[in-house]
Amino acid sequence: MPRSGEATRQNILDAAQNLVLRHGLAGASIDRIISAADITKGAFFHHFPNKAALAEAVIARFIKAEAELFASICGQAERLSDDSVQRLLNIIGLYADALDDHPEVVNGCLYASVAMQRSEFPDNAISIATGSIDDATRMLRPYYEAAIAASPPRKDVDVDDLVDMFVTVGEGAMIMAGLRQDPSVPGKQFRVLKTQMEAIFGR
Amino acid sequence: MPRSGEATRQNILDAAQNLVLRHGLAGASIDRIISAADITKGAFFHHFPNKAALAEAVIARFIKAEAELFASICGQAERLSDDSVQRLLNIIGLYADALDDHPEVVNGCLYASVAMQRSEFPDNAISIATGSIDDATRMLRPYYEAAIAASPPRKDVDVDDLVDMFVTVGEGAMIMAGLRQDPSVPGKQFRVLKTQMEAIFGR
DNA sequence: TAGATTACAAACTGAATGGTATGTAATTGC
DNA sequence: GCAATTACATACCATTCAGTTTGTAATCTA
Repeated sequence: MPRSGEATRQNILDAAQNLVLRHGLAGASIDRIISAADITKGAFFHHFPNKAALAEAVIARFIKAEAELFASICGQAERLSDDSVQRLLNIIGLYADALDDHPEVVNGCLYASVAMQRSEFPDNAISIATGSIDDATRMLRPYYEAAIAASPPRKDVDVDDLVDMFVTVGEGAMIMAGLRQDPSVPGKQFRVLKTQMEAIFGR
Repeated sequence: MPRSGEATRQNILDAAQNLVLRHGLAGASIDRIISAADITKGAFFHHFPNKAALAEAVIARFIKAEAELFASICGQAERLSDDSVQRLLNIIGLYADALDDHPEVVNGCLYASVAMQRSEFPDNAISIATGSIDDATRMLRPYYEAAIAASPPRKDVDVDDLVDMFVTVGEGAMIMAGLRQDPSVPGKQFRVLKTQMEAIFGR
């Protein structure tokens, strides 16, 4: 094999992701991307056949990283406690901690980019993003079910909707962080969610 | 005065808002907008000096409508109950009801558009949007303070963060609705928030 | 009814867009 | 060390972009 182009490819993906988050997909023109990545158009089209393929690659890389963070946090929470309720609360708390002082959250989240510019993204990028949200909720659901089974809340609440609230808070907090240009928002909002869940479970 | 152009103006704003929500601001080209509004480029530039002015007008009209809905719901809640906690819960519940079966929520929210494509929007559009978020939280805060004063929660929680959760859930639920293409999400998520707040206040 | 003003319509312009065609230098197995 | 492959670079093309120019029909004032 000749010299690897992997570094260039990641460089392109980094530049593209930043520009998509700041300008939207249509606003992240190929000319802007190659300028930010400091490469030529030939290099770009060597790595990606077209802009749609780039969009798909950006989304795919992002959701893979998110899924890994998520799995890592769930694993940590399982090691931290045997109590189902405490486990769930720890997942929320650990996620809050993970979001703290990550200034890039003010640029938003690619899930939200896809949702807010649906018609600009290729169909497979949309499927990847929606599939990833479904994966996340499927991963979380058992923790919620176990906690509810161990400590049934006074008011009954739909489990699916309660699970969705996790992602809802994540996405909403990113929007708030972006509007206020305040990277501390997501961590704080997840801590509010934790407090609310403690109240739900009577702790 | 010659014939009014107000209908044309609103027509342009409607088309622009739909296209911005679906494609992003950069993806909502003037050609697409005038095609959707079925007018000519001359008509467009008669009403707006440039694209930035259009963006500002779209945002301004949107936040005005949102503020009116919000004020109306707060007024309703004040008439429905004298109990501070119940009043706050009613605001959340009424907002959930207002979001039910509004299929357009799957297209997202202009606040999120601004946050997610910050660099594409003109500065004054950004100020208008962020100012409007601040207005909303300032409007909500007294209801939260009164409820907390009347029924102090066991776990103490930062009032500002708790107030923010209202907007957070709204924005996050729109993202979820958009990803799933399910207009029922925002109503459901606000009802979960209501349940969580009931738990916080021990109801 | 004359003249001014408003509300558009249509054709156009230069710059930016996504994408292509073609050329070249570096790395590899043989 | 030589052919094949990979990883780019440069110049270019057709289309779309935001915005301009010019013209005209409708409406109001006087």
